[in-house]
Amino acid sequence: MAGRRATINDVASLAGVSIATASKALNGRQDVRASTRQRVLAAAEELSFQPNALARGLLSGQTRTVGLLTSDSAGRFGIPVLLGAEDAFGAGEMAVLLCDARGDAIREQHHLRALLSRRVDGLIVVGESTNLRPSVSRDLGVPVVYAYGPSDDPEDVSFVPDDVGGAVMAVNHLIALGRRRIAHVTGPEHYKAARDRVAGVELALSEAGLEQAGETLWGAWSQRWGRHAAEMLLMAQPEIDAVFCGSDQVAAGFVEAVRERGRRVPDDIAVIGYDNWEVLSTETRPALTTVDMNLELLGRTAAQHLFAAIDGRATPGVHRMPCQLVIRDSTASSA
Amino acid sequence: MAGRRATINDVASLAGVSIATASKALNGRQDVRASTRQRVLAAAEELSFQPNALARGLLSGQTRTVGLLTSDSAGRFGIPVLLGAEDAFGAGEMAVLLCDARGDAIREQHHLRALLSRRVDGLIVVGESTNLRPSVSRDLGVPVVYAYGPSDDPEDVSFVPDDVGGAVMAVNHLIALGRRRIAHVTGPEHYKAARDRVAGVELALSEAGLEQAGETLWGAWSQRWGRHAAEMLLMAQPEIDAVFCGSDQVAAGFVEAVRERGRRVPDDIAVIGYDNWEVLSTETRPALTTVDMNLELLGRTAAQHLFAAIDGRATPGVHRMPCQLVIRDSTASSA
DNA sequence: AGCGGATATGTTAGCGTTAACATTCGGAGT
DNA sequence: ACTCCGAATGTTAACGCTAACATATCCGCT
Repeated sequence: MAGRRATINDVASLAGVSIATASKALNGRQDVRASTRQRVLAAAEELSFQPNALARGLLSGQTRTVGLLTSDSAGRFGIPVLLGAEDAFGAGEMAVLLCDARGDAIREQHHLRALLSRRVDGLIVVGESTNLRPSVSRDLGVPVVYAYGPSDDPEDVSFVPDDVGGAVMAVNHLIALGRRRIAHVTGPEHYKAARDRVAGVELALSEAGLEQAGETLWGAWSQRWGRHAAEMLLMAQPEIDAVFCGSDQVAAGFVEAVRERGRRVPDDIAVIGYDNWEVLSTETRPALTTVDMNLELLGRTAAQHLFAAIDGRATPGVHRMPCQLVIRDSTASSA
Repeated sequence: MAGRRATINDVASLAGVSIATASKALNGRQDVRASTRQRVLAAAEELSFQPNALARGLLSGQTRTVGLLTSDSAGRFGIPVLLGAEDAFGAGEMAVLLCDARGDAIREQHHLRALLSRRVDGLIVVGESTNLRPSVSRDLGVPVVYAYGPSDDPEDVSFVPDDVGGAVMAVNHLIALGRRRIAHVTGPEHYKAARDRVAGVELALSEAGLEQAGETLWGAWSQRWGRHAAEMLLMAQPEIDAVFCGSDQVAAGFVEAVRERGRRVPDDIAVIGYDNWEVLSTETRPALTTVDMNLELLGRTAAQHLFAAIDGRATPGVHRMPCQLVIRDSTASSA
């Protein structure tokens, strides 16, 4: 391994100039003769000099580093948001300090302290669900942006998927295909995501002057529940011609059970999922039409707004990011 | 937001002592009168003082920060390793700088430079496959540990799953269940993971004095390929009584096709997957027996060895981490 | 020749912290 | 009373870098 790292002092003395001149040359400032700059650059290259970001940060008060605090990065949704954010930051000169609190408030506090101590320029808090989460922004001293899981303080900046709009798109698509007896199967009621999607279903149906086929079926975010719901629904209301499921897992179970009952998807029953979790949505048969929340874009957008907030141009409030309908075979036109 | 952050200077003057005394009091050193320490601690609390990690790092030359360089964190395998590492670090006082090179060598170089400039104490490089990857350790000046994807330099420290051993366990389990006509369906041949698992199959079978049922079927890591392989295999060799699949995706497709052909899993054909990707392995019917590579543990172990390497106790070479067989219904005893 | 001004280079303070060393202050020992 | 010692506290120099300011050099102009 290498010995001591080269400092600007080493570069300066190798180039035969003062450290101030070396600094100017390295930072591309004007008042340096071209030949001198050449010499300094050559010396830096020779010593493979890397400016010490700590010293620079200490002086400037800016670390060009942001914290990414996630409650549950093991979860399905944190990851893409995280990637989008990392992408937006990494493209520039920012670095990302990753902290996973594992859903533990104590650990979160601990991480927050560590991040603050490292003088991050800003913070992105990634939620594990779209439910409101406690704000951490109070007296923090650095700008914070919330992604996926919004802060309970309306003065904070939050970015969340527009689940109501996503559900509206899904149901409108079914209506446009001529389906009229549309059922809805979703996850647990304590998820805001589930409630929002139900609201979207109601909105779209009432605008079209339709009645929902039966009550919303609340359950779990699992394939098992999807299969179970399908069996119940085919029994109780054999006349349905479309189902909007609150997640791809539910939808995958649903189509499987429908197939086994000898009904055809999409001919007899069109099915739409939610999340566009590709391992499920593209591998079921038929492949699932589904709503994509564009989580990477959401993460990227949150990161960009964090930049803005660091520059003092914050945009308070909850921002709803549009979803996108990905059409596949499970709603192929039955024409 | 808060104004300027409090420094140790503010704490010292509020407590009416010199900064040296304040520093000693805050760092729990001996030569401070108890009453003085109390006063300093109270002042620090009052100002919610957080020591500036930059200043500390500049002085000590240690940042208590490590870089986590991943080639493809979107991938299936990087994430758990990353989490395990984050876990091991986060438990202590270390922070993790996350960089995703997106498989781009230029970007990787860029990130490497940024990490070095931030004076990380060490580096974990997480691969996207178990194939050898180019070493980055040369002349880096900080210890590096490779996780999942090993370095091509045998002097480096690498941690990889023992895929040969994993496959041996899987096949031995099938043999123990009394199966004798065992086939193997796996992914693309350019994956070392696939080749290692094939080697494990051959090893276990020859030790038991058995012949493999037909040639290994190379394909893709997809459900589609699993279904296709099942159809081919049931046609060409209807006498097989067990299949070991190179991934859960392949296995999920396989069991689905077997069921559709009216053969029963596990009664007619026992099936084992690989990866223990829970959304697949627990949701297929029957749930899959599969090999778990313990990736979180692998990540955590890599992190712990990075600590050791930072302390100068490196452990060069490729370390193979044992896998674990997770037994579920797809190999339930046919007794 | 002497001066002003532009250009290039050097000197130094300071960012916040810690460690090494210096100083002060009581009290015990002679 | 004086020294000596240890405990408690204070002063200062780094760490590596940049920005503000100071100095040097050279040129053309009056």
